[in-house]
Amino acid sequence: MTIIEKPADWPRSEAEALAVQNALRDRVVLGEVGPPPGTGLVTGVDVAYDDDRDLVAAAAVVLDAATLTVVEEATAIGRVAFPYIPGLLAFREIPAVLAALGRLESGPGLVVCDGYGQAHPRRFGLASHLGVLTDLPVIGVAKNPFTFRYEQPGQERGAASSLLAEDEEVGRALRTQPGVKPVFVSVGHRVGLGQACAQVLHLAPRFRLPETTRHADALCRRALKEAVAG
DNA sequence: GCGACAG
DNA sequence: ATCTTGTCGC
Repeated sequence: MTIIEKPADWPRSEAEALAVQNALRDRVVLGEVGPPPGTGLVTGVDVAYDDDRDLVAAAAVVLDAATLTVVEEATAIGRVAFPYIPGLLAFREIPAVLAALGRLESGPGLVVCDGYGQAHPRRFGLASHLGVLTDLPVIGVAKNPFTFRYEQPGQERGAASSLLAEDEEVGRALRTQPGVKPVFVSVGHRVGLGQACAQVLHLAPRFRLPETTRHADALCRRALKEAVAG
């Protein structure tokens, strides 16, 4: 376990956070294809909250991409760094996520986070922000379409449709299991959208959500409970 | 002004 | 995200 240090210059208001997003958004790299599915390491990150106690717990779980088995886990505990404001989720989650990632001995490889990257009002969601700060390949997988439009993808596993902001494809609704609600994939940093969807499909052979987020979700909840108990 | 709104 | 029991099903 490690204690989260919120950066001293972390925004303290909505206006400051918006300014940070505008300052960092053009550092996102969108021209790379990214790592192919089934090779190297893939790391899931997630965060759980206890707002009453002002506590946050983050987890990073590294999987072998070929076998989807866990090779390393790390957690971090700290104070909530920012309120939840739609469009500013990154400021709430990133200090905790960076602390957990920093505890890993493995290089994380591809990072999979909850939420969005390009599918964001200013094209700079959590996955993009985390990518810019770490320069790692990062993708975002969300359970809800946020404010974006999409056509229902086909019922078969692997079917996908565009997530649209006006005319721009900012992500994809991807069916990871037949007849089950799709997940919403978008690019964060140094990964193409097609490759991001291929990665997510590979990471979700049995359940709707990728194994990375399932493991990370379970671990950060466990870490939060232990922090409250102890 | 009011509702919608990733986690 | 979180509040929350049992219950149906593989």
